[in-house]
Amino acid sequence: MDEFDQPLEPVTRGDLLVERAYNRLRDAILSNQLPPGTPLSVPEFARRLQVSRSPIREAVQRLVYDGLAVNVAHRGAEVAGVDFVDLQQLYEVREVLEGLAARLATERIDAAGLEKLREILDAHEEVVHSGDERGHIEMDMAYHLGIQQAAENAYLSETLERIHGRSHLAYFQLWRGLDDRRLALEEHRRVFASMVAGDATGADQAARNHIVQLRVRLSQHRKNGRWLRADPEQAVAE
Amino acid sequence: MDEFDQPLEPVTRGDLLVERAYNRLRDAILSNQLPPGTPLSVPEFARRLQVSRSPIREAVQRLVYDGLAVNVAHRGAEVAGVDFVDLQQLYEVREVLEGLAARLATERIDAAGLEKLREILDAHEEVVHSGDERGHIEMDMAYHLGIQQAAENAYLSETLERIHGRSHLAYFQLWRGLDDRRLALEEHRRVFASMVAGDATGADQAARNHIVQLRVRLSQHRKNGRWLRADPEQAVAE
DNA sequence: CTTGCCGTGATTACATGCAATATATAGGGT
DNA sequence: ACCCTATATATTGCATGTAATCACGGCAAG
Repeated sequence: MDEFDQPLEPVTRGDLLVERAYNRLRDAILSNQLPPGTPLSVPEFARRLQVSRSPIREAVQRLVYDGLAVNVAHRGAEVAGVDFVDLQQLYEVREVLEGLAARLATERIDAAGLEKLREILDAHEEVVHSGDERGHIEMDMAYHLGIQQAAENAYLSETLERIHGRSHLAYFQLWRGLDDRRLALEEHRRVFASMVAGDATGADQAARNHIVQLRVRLSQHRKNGRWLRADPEQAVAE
Repeated sequence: MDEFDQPLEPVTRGDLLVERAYNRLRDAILSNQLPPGTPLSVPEFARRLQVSRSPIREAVQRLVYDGLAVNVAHRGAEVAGVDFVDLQQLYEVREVLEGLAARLATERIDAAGLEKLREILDAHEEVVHSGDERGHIEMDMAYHLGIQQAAENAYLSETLERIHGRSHLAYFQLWRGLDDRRLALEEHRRVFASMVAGDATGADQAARNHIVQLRVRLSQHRKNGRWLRADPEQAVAE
């Protein structure tokens, strides 16, 4: 089952081993193949990925820097988790940054960029209809990425990237059982409408509102019970 | 009450070689002892700091991650520089984040926190009067740190920390010869006044305005000529 | 049943070896 | 004088060795 028992990309063509290890681990964490709490033992992954400990160690440290893993004292690193408070704080920051991104994007995007966003939204519509959750996540990311690129601000992109990673971590933990795909898509469309109209302030507010709504839904979802009920079955999914 | 609910000595073991190397290099970069462009050769610093290459390598990678250094192809890392465009982008992000910090701080700060900020501002007044530039920088940082702490948002602090580091890099390159200490202090006081009045929106706007003014002054300073004139004396300091 | 002790095993942090590779330097040919 | 080539040098990226440290589980004692 674990693709971690296969060597790291047999073909040596690709770049650094660190990069490959990092990407592999990151993908595994964000897709919940390595759920929060999973120990990230450097020697173990070195064995399983058939490389030495050096690149693995570096990759794990990068994950820690990204906030996707945490160092626990003398027991190695483990995949980070997010609780309700974490996510609220994350969204406070994300709110203003997404707003900024939408505003800058509105000011700087060109026709081709708008067209790309439109296509993404249409594709998103498709997958929401068909109920394809994997596709939904991808289109959601593609949309945010499109806005980031249009905003043309390297630091903003970098910062949002980090925050999105952390936010994504919460997906499998905190949003389980909630389907807000349609709502999310509608909110994206509202931002897009403002962008098309060249209304930067409107786009800013719409984007911020999107995050605010996420926060509201999160709170409701939490109240509704489907929530971290201790941790009866943790390692069940597998 | 119970300080027994917190772990004893959380994580911060400062006696790690990586930490020490990282702090040393970071301080040297931010104080311009290692100006932009200086090569960060791992073997060389290992020799000079009398440790092996491992902790140095890791420290340098962290600097790269912080944006204080850049990897240049097959020639090692070097201290990063900031140009006008970089700084403008940095300020775009910083504007909304400082605004957010001020807003959250206004909502969450207590009497003791306000008192601490007032003391910082008074001390800042002192050093601005006496023309102590080093003290000015310190008080400026202390003020921003005080607001961050009051805002009680770990991600916001983390993100602002990174951005402040990068911004600070520009200090010796781009602000040379400009004295805006008094203006900066006045703008800080305006934010503080809104905080005391409990006016979160006002604090938000005042903080954003502070960054906007920085940007304006930067543009004027640039027009006024005192600006990156090539790089006549570079490796003088040592 | 609880408490304390102790060995086992695993992990980290750091040191060092080594091949591949790119840059700079010196030298020879035109 | 100029260009092209061969050599020297320094760097990285990865592999591996090693001591110190600490968590965990079992087991004995209260």
